[in-house]
Amino acid sequence: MALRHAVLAALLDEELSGYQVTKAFAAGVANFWHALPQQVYAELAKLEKEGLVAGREVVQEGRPNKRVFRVTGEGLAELESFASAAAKPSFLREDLLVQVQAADHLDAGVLIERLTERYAFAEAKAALFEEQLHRMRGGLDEADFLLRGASRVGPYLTCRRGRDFERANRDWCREVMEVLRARGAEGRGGA
Amino acid sequence: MALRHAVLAALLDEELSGYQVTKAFAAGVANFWHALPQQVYAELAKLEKEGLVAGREVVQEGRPNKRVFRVTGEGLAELESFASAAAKPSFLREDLLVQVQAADHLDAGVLIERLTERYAFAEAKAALFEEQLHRMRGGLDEADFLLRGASRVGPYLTCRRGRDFERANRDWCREVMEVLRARGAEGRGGA
DNA sequence: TCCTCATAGTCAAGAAAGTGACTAGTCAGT
DNA sequence: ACTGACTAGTCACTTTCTTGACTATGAGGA
Repeated sequence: MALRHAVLAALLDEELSGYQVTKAFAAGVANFWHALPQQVYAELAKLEKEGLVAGREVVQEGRPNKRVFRVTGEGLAELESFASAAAKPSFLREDLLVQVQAADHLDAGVLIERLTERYAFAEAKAALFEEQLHRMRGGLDEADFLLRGASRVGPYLTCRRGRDFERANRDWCREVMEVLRARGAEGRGGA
Repeated sequence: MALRHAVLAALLDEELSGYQVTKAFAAGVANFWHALPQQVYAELAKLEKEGLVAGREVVQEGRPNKRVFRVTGEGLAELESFASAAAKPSFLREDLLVQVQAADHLDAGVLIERLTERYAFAEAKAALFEEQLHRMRGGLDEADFLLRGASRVGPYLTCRRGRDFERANRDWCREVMEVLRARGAEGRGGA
């Protein structure tokens, strides 16, 4: 029951179509959630049936019509009740962690490949988030924006968490690679 | 197909029973994965049927007997092939992020409660990981342990990631709270 | 004696999430 | 005319995760 709230939260600031929500959640841009189109459409259908969002047909020229959704009063109430219940903390759950856990029994070269890929991915994603943050805060410096900025700070803060998360991933990958390389050199007759 | 590899990785360094694996994965201690007993037992049964782990009955006195498992050669091969395939990067997926995303539309007081809880949880968990790290590296300082330590560095490195993740969560919670409080004061007639 | 806790493990059912394939229209190139 | 990419949305299926209950045994405390 978390995707539904993520969808509601995404619709708070603007009316979006299912397709647009999907885009916002798509790999690379999602700062606070991730889901595939099928899940988003299914959830929107359920939310509409329950009256938490209201859909509206938008006729377009040159491309297919779409249905955009906005959050209703009931939807906002649902979000508030979600926020008043304790949030369950999530765990790190990443393939790469499992692979590094087994590092002492696996080939270091293969692992370093994985770490290199993840490093590049993290770097790229962090840069993307950084850009987004820059756009959001406009001309203002961060402290000013957060204290007195006119626009919504929620999305900014979650985006920051996303950026810092990927930076941490990147730094961890670098360090693990250093350790694996150093131990490899040591084992083959280094210092 | 990641739980199976997590279980294999957990069994690499010692023979464990399903119950012990569950404990290792239990909330609070799991540094690289999390799963409930039912999942662990089911996965172990499947792994044994496929010959990736081998079970052995251990008769105990004063408590129920147990079956402990060790990874077979085939199991290790499975892990190696898992490590040679690209790992899919995971996303942050946490209730609290959704709640903060909606922060501008919700009551700040309620959110601050959630953030306070998460802050305390993160702090406690980071401390736990820190203890574990200390135990693992024994007397050595970190650089020495990582380069020349006799014991396995995989678990140490994943534990470090867990600790840093929770520290980052803690710091983020603190900052979000500061922003919410500052904006609240501003709104009610501050500076 | 009864109660609770820790060890050790299992069954059944359901919600949530993920995968693959597919329709249908428009536009830009080649 | 054909190809590929983008917008917009849907169907069917499977895997994974979570919830709740349940069976045993033994140890320690009120």
